[in-house]
Amino acid sequence: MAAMTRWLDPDEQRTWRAYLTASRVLMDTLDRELQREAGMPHAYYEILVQLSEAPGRQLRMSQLAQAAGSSRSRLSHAVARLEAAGWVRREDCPTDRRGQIALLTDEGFATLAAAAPGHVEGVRRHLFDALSPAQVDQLRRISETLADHLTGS
Amino acid sequence: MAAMTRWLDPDEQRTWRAYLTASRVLMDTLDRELQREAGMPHAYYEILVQLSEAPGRQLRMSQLAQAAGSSRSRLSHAVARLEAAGWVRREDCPTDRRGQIALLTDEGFATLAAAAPGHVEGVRRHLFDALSPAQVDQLRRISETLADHLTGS
DNA sequence: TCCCGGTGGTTGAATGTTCAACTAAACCGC
DNA sequence: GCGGTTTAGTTGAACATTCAACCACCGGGA
Repeated sequence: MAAMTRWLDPDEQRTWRAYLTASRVLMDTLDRELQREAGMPHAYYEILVQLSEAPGRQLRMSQLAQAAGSSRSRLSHAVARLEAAGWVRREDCPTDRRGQIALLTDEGFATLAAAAPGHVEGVRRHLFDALSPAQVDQLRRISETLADHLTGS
Repeated sequence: MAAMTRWLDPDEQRTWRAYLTASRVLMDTLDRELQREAGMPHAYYEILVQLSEAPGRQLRMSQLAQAAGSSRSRLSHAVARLEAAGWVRREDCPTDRRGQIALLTDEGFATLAAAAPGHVEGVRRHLFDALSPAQVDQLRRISETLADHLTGS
């Protein structure tokens, strides 16, 4: 049996459209800035950030995929590129012969350190500067609720 | 001279991370659902939606790109695919010989009509069901503020 | 020990997206 | 109506992502 579709009311429509537009433009803008200033897309930047914050600047591929919000396949391809750029190195995992460890090279760290100020400035200018402190708080709660809801189900 | 970087404080960090995660997971989820159920990515769905709401179910390529939040190049490629699928047709613009008009075919409209209930249900389940009415309102204001800020600058 | 389901990771092909270069036509000033 | 500039749209190549298939290894049980 086909249940009735719960359509969006005008307010929800408007919210959904506004959200779509805003998030798309925001990410496009940051992505373009990062590509121009650091020569890498935002997804690659995320990978370097996660590695830089991990103990020993290294992570198992699976954990890195998890942390960076990447599929395993996507990460494999991405790390291959990052390795070719000299920013990441792969090593065999000593405790699990299936495993691979990705580790951030000094060069990768330097590249990240050079890119970070510009990127943070972009996030501030395009996101935080536009919102009141109360809205920032609301956005945090909404995002955390949403993330829980999505990963929980 | 190099200005001091205005780094993110811990609250902002947390907000930014939560936002990144939530929006990525949300869009990934909806994209996968749409791909599975309708055989097209969300960006293509958006194009069909915009055409379906335009008078005469048709739009100039540039306006369509604007409405769907696509670059002109991206739209060209996308419409080529949609045309091959039989969902969109191209026609010459009578008033501007450079122009092309994209128009939604009956088949495209039928495909959209078939995909819409499932997609809307997904948006509701993954987004609106998780938020209180107050949060939905907050999200709308935040998104509209943000969109204004980004397109205004 | 042998098998077998599950996990870790890679690969290639198909698909999307971006970027820069390009054609053609409209617009504008003279 | 000529010449330069802008606008509309397409194209191909490089790059990124997805999907399904795959191999290798782990762990647990008969």
